[in-house]
Amino acid sequence: MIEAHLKKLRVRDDISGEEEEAIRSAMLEVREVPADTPVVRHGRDLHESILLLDGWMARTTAMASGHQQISELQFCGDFVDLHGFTLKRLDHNVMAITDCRYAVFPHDRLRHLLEKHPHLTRVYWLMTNIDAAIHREWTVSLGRRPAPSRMAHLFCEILERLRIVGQTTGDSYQFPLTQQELGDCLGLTSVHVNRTLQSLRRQKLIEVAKGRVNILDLAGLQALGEFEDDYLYFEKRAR
Amino acid sequence: MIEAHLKKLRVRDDISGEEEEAIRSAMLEVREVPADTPVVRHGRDLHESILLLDGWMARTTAMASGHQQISELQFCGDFVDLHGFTLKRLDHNVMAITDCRYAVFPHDRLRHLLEKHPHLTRVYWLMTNIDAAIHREWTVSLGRRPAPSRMAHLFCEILERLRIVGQTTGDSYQFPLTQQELGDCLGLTSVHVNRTLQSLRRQKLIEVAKGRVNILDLAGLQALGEFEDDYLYFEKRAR
DNA sequence: CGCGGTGTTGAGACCTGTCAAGACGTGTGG
DNA sequence: CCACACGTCTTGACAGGTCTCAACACCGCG
Repeated sequence: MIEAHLKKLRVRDDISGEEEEAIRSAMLEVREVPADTPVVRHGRDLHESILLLDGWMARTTAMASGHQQISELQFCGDFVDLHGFTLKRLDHNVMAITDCRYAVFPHDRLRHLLEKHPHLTRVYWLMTNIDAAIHREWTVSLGRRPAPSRMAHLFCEILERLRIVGQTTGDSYQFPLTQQELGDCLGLTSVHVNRTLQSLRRQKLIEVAKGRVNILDLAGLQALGEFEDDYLYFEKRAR
Repeated sequence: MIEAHLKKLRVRDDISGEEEEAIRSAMLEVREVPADTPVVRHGRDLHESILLLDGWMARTTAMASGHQQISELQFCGDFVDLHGFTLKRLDHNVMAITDCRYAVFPHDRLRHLLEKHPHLTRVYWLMTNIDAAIHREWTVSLGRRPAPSRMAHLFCEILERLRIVGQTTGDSYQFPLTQQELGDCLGLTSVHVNRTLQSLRRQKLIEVAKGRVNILDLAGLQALGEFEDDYLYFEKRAR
């Protein structure tokens, strides 16, 4: 059930059996939502946090112009609104991109869990800090990389993040985003996303077909996107 | 000394006298650096975190192209690499924009402090989550707002963040950034920053002169930037 | 007094957006 | 089974925002 989540934690630090058990027992229940459903609405008071078990979600912000910006993608094993545990309300929405299953952790149980396990507190704090690092990297992309490089970087990030939870086969993964949604991540229009994708295809860097991305030349794609995975903190250290 | 910092915390939650004393006693020493000095270099192992007492700092990422992107500005009272407490190394640099004074908090003292005060842990966790919210807002700006709106939004953010630590007079504040550095925040070239500034001046929204920004029409500037301060979480709640 | 950093201005190029139309695929209802 | 509607993908023509390159003004400082 939450194996992917534990895998994600254990990439960064050791989690004891006792801690694992404590996490499991803080979970209240599992829920499901269909695609294109808001899961957390911005501004609402929060009393629980949700852990994504299956599917993709996205943090979205709607603009007055009718456009929207996606500030992060969330995959299986991600605690999508763990920051809500301290913020108590979010500044953005969380939308289900695909059909999703998620586990619910009430804040009072989290609080009890974390007061009893200071080490787990630091590990979860770390996880929200890694989200912030991802945000910074997107800021750099949006601010300073041209469209093809920006897109290459995103495909690399998704690959590595899915890889550690076992959701890739080689350099290939399921990719449920429409070109419009991809544009919402990259700050581009869907028309330009379409042309940029064609350019990456022509350069033999990737194949995109039927909801699947296949990276043909990972080194080339990483070079184009100036991708380095250090901001994902894939390293086990005492936290 | 760290009054501005306490003010910042107390905007978000109550901090008891005992907690305040504990924070004070976790501080090791005060250091100074001149302008344009790196204070934290990306990738280095960290054993302490620093609290800015005076001056401006910026999180910077250098690109292969020679450009750089600033992902956040830091002011008096900000714990500039508190996230380093769990990350153990940063993915970006922290540069002193102006001459700066800062207080040093060794990680072992922080750890001791926070294990003893779970409530403080949540408050500091909150502070790093607010940094992440600022990053998300910049992502939205860079992705979906045109240059004038982006710039307006940034001037509004700086105003509100400086206001809560008492660094504003009315709608005006000291502004030490060069147009180049401002462009590094906004993902623009200094040439375009110059023209955009002129446009804001012509619209009678701001005056910029001699290292000072004076906002003439705050409502107008907020409207242009679609600025809402909810992402700064200026609200006291039990955390 | 000269120098380097910063701010300003102009001309032209390029990247990305807008608008519009058509192709394609999938699900639904008749 | 067909007809149709709808969302998504694709393509073209054109517009506009931002960048690049270059030159010059200004100013503080050694």
